Amino acid sequence: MEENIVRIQFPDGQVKEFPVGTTVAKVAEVISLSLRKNAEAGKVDNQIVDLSYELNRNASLSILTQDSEDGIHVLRHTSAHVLAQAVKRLYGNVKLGIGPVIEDGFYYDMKLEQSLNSDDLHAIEKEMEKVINGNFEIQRLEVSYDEAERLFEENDEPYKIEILKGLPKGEKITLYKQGEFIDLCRGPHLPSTGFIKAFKLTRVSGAYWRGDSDNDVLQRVYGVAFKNKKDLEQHLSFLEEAEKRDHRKLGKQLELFMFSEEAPGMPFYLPKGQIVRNELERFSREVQSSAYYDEVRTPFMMNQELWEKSGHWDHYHENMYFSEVDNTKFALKPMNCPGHMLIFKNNLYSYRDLPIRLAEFGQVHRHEYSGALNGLLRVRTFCQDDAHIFVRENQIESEIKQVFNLIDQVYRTFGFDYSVELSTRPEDSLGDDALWEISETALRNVLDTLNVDYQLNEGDGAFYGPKIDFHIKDALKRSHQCGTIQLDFQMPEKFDLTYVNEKNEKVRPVVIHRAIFGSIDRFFGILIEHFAGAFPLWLAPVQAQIIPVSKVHWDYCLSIQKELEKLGVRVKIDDRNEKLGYKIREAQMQKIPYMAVVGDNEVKEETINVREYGEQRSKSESFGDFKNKVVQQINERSL
RNA sequence: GCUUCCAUAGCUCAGUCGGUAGAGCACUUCCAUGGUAAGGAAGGGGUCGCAGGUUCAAAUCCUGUUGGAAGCUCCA
Repeated sequence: MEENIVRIQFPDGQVKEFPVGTTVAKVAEVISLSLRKNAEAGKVDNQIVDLSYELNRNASLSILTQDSEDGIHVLRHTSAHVLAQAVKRLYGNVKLGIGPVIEDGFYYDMKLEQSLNSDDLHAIEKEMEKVINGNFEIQRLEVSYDEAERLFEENDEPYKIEILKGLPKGEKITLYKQGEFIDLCRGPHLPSTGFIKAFKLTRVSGAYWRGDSDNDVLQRVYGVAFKNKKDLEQHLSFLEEAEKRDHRKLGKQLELFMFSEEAPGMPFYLPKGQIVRNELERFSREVQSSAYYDEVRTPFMMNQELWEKSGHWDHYHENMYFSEVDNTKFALKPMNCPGHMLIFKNNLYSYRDLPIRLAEFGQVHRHEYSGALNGLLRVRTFCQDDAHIFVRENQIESEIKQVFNLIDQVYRTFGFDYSVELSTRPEDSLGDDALWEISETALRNVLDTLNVDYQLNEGDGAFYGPKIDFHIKDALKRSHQCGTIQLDFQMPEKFDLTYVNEKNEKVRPVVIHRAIFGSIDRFFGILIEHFAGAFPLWLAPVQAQIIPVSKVHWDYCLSIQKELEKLGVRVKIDDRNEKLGYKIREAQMQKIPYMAVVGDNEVKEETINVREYGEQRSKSESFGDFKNKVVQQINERSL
């Protein structure tokens, strides 16, 4: 009797008994009819299964609806199948690759004879609608390896056969069938295609079979799918917002930077963009100098021998730029470390001198693949706010803590939330076990004493030492890796760095690499998107635009401009012969923080009429008050 | 680097079936002297990314190339 019963535990802790072989769907039905209607799949002992799954042993079970992440996962997976089915219907000779779920959606890789473009996507969407409206039941089939092989040979699906060959022999192969479409798939899937309510194909691109550039190129169609239209709309408007904020577009509109064919991947900063960069550097200098960093500057180009010594030649030369002058080979620096090592070696240091903190706004060149370039976010030359800190072993922890606080201070100034990841010793690491132990412990201790939540990436550290990475979250909740703190035992070794300890012995220091912005260029790009081009006052290229109502007010405008400029405020007067509304519009489109309108009333009363960026209304205030407010906001770097 | 798509005035874009180019904004000049998101008029500006090819004729079709976008790959 016992053997005919399975005990099923539900998420709320309740246990119920069912006959052996009861399907998940049946269980859902027993719980409630509405649950049965909305059920998409089940989760048995943490494994997602179809509704048709038969319960044969005691287990925990939750019924997945579209309201759970897992349920949406299933929905997206089925969407991928529907996509493939639609493509097969529309185009002859389609060979299926794989169709997995990705963030927000899915894709399917397929080999087609013709190449798809965005117009084709609409046609495919239409066909997908037909499949969905057909509400085909999705059947799970279990077949033997041979049967599956025969089937895919009949269907002429070479990629599927290749996948099949990689599967463990002897195990049952699962296929999923909806209408005329059948696919090799682990599943699980929705009960029927009609469950898909909201999807959209987003783009098409090429992708190699199994991600290997030696293999065939397949066409990958991307789509997004959500539980309902509302979520889909929300996602699409998020994309729209992201597009509006695209730093490449805003960079052009606001005249911040440009690119030119003459130097692919290398940004040119226009006057307004350079102001922002300078402000970023100024801020960084202030913060660093109060943390006892010494700023240095090293050559852009150093001879090849140096890079051979540092190990960059071995590990990084494919990304480096070279040049030959006077029969000597030179390389443009891709990193600043070797230069800083040479500076350290220029002196004999006592243990009392450490830590030595060398900071540089170091312009580096790295040859990135042309396809990897992306505005300021991925470039071939950029400026790192780099620093190398030379410490004694027993200083590692306190120094890391100091760097951590520095980074926290900087990110908070921009209003960034951030998350932290700790990466530990990888397999192919170099260096002394004891040193690894000490430094990993140090990093952990810092994170623990500062009470920081962090993600641990076991084995993901650099081969020369463990590291802490900082990921900032921008206004659209997108995450960007920026800051990093890395310990390095290799560089001091390679450059034979030493300091003299209490016993007058030569001892090797440990090097801490650290960057806060990471790449100033990239950070700038992130800031543009984060603020949607409307920089906080201290960063704004033009902080206040003075707008005279007419020519007769120019003198007064000039006098207040002078006064503000004396205080370091960046002020422009729009003295063009245009109407007020026109000038207000221009200033708003340039996202200038303050617009100060000056007319008869203002001249008479020594006031200005101030309108802030993004506001519909303006208010009159005394020029003196405005001046003080602006200066204070700039000095405080308020947001 | 690979795949696909794209490249027309400073910017955003239109240009049908192959018949050597258009709009809006911006710019210049003139009129208007104005109170919070575009006042009016006139004018200048393009070897259609570059190099070949097909054709009586190429922005348009073909090949190559440069740059860009998306994705892949890479990121000691």
